[in-house]
Amino acid sequence: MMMTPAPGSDAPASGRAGAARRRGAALEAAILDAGWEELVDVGYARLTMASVAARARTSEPVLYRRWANKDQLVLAVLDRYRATHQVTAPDTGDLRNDLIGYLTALSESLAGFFAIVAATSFSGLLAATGRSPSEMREEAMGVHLLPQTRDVYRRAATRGELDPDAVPTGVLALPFDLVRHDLLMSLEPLPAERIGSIVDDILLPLLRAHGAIDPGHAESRRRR
Amino acid sequence: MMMTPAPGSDAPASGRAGAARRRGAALEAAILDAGWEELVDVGYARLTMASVAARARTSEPVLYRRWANKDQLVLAVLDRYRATHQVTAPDTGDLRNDLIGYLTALSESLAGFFAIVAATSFSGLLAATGRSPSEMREEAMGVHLLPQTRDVYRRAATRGELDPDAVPTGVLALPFDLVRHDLLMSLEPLPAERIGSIVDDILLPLLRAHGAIDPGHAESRRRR
DNA sequence: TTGCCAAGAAAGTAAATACTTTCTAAAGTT
DNA sequence: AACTTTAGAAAGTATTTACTTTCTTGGCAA
Repeated sequence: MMMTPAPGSDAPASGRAGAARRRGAALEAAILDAGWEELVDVGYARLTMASVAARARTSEPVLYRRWANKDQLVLAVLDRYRATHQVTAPDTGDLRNDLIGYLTALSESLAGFFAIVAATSFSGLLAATGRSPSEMREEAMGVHLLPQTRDVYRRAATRGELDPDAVPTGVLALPFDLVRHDLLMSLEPLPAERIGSIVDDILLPLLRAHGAIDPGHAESRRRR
Repeated sequence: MMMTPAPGSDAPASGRAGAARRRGAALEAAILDAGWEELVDVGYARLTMASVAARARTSEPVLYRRWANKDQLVLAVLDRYRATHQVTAPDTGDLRNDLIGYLTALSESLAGFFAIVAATSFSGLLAATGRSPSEMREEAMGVHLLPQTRDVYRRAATRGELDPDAVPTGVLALPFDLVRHDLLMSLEPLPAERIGSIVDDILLPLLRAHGAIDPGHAESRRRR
């Protein structure tokens, strides 16, 4: 006696009513996409072969036929994402427009990638704490130290050294953003020269360019 | 018949020969420190109650008496780290020194914290791939797109619009660093105004301040 | 010293999850 | 139409790990 497995047992598969069983490259791509979504949604720690298979509407053995384990799968997912998200720099014949075009493309392309870094980092904690993802990130990444940064500028303003209103806020945040950025990239304290360069080559000239610093103020002069 | 548990069974405990059983706050601090190390070493995904207990040379029940589960423990670990790593801004009476002092303190204090973000993100993958942590990070975070960025400047140099040698490399990298930073913080593509501000309020004035841009070149002028 | 509380050892339970096996039936090929 | 390949369903095993229980003994206070 042959029993077919309950024809109309449930919602069959994708959008199509019948079945349309995928194979080969198409199936593989669907799995990798599902893996990406899973990574973004629940993070590496909570991603399982079963969860990816379910999201891709396929079964675990299909995954294991292709990748030996979870790590191999995740690597393949990351590779695919990178391969399908190449950033190209436009050539407009003008530095400003080149930069804006490229930075925009970069930003859009990489946003998703970084999202998984964060999801992967904190998703495990989110569930337990009831914090929102953004709350968690802000807490972890130090937005809470903004009040401190304001102090530095306020004191300088009190001394008459600086006119904070003369520069866009992005400029004032700049050195802290750069330190945070370097930390995230290198995971080590910044060399003293780099901090010096941020202050002397970047921030102070910029404050001067915006006319926010008294050019005669000796101490704020760039050395050498 | 009472059997004492094999007196010299192995290395007893910490540095001290005897035993010196810790209690209360001291023990708790040791556990949280061990939790931190574990987080940095193996990441959230691979941190287990057992691994933390082992590293702290105590036993699982001791952890469970204090924290209901792994997430609670990790939260306590993060809290302790933050509590014991407060950054203070020095007051030197001078903006430049204030900034350098504060950025240095910030950098040293946060380096460890960000280390766990990365470890937590990628540790699972490291074992499988044989890649080093820094390789993994560079690959993931896009150092590989540096060649592209050089193109933008090289073309501008070819056109005679820019003299790249006139500015420190940190200045040229600046806009890309900022985009990467914002992405890491917000996980969303940057608003067009922010990109405009990076280029018009920050990079271009800076290039001009360093004398790297032809002031007469119309296209590279800041608007309004 | 006596007694209480907490640490630590050992062992155990239950659930999640990695990974496998077997079989059936689609998809694509000749 | 016959055949090969591989998707997908179902079920099973083995390991890991969360979390508990019990008991012994050390640290500390009255």
